[in-house]
Amino acid sequence: MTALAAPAEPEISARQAEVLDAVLRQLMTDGNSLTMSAVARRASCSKETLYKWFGDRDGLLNATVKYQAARVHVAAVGPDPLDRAALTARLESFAINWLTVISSETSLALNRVAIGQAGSDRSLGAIVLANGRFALGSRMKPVLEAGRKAGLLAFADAEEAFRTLFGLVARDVQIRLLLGDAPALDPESIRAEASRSIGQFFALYGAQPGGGQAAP
Amino acid sequence: MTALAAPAEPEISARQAEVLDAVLRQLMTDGNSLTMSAVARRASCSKETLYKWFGDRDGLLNATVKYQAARVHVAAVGPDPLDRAALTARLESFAINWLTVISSETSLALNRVAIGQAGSDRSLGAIVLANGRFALGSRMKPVLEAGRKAGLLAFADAEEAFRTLFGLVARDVQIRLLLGDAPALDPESIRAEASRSIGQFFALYGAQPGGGQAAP
DNA sequence: GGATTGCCGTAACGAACGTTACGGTTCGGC
DNA sequence: GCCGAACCGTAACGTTCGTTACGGCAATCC
Repeated sequence: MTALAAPAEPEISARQAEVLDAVLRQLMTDGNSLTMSAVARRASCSKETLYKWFGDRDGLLNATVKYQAARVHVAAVGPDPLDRAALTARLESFAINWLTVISSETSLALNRVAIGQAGSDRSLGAIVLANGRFALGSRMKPVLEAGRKAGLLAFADAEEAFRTLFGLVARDVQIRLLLGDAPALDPESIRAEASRSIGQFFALYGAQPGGGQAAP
Repeated sequence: MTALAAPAEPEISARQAEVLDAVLRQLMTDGNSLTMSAVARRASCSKETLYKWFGDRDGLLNATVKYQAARVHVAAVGPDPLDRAALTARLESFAINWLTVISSETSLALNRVAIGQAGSDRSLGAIVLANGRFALGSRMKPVLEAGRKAGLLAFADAEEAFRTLFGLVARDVQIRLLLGDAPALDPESIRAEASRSIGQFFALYGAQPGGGQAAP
């Protein structure tokens, strides 16, 4: 289930992108009741066009998820040599970005739709995972391994280290937001959360002072 | 939104409990398409009875969520004096229990329903949170504070410490499961995960060797 | 200039489903 | 035995919504 995405990009036109933006707005405002009529009304297009372009309702949802996922890509690897400060900055930047994404109404709406369908049809969930959690992992693991190579981190398995980093950053925020709870997440608290989580990550996986593996 | 639950228990009869079990089975097998007809068929009862007992579809869902939540209660506080081994055992027991719950099909189905409705109607989400995440926190915080009083843990805010513990235990497991991914979670790996997370928690908040706060 | 294409707005069809109503059956009380 | 209450199985009603079809309008091509 560690599937990749985007074997064949379907060539979204500008007008089609407008329609998908309308779908996102509709998801954010009206939640789950995403009807084709509401989308057509909000996008000022005809339902016939929706079906011609996207096939059916599932096709529209899939296109929307892929469309949104294609816009999240951020922060390429960067080949600069790593010192402790640069690694910290990169990890904190990752944490800030991730917290910002998972607390955005767009991401919440899409995750809610994908989770709501995961009982029967898990294709949306696979897309969301591939472009969220797994894309993040494959982008962060080289950073972690570069930190290890530079003698700043110590771990046996980069995947395991990333999963712990993931837990330290997200904690209970994502599940609470998904369930409708609203923890305060203004940019300042996001920065504070990122700083705390990266500090804790270094306490667990840092190699400098006494560092080493964590679990006894 | 840290609401309590159960001000007035609605007195579930045995037959009604059978019906709610049928709802849970229906949710687990057929996912989101939970129709009143399917519930009535599976529970061998009439739709008229469903409406007489639970009002409407939302009432049935609410009753089901509360019914399931009322069965999860585990592991009372226990007034035994804490040493390091007892605290570790209690924390690992918590972690095992929590991982087992969030990876059960029942919990997944209920969380999916509550999340799917959280866009428009977040009453289900509030119930799930109150009986899941928040019940856990209020049950664990005394343990953490007892550990601090015994000189085994060091933290400023028990809520913050618990949230970090939560993140260390759950990591990416819950969101992956909710989205339909299937990480291996047999009882042995759950035990291993629990042991690892509690070890990391002690590395961050343990007070014995050099311990103290984690973040710089 | 006329034909073709693409798209908008709206109406219409059909299936799924929540909700209600009704006849038949069982069971406890008198 | 008889009555009423509770409940089962099923039919029926009304709404919502996905999907399709149709008429009109603007732009493009010949």
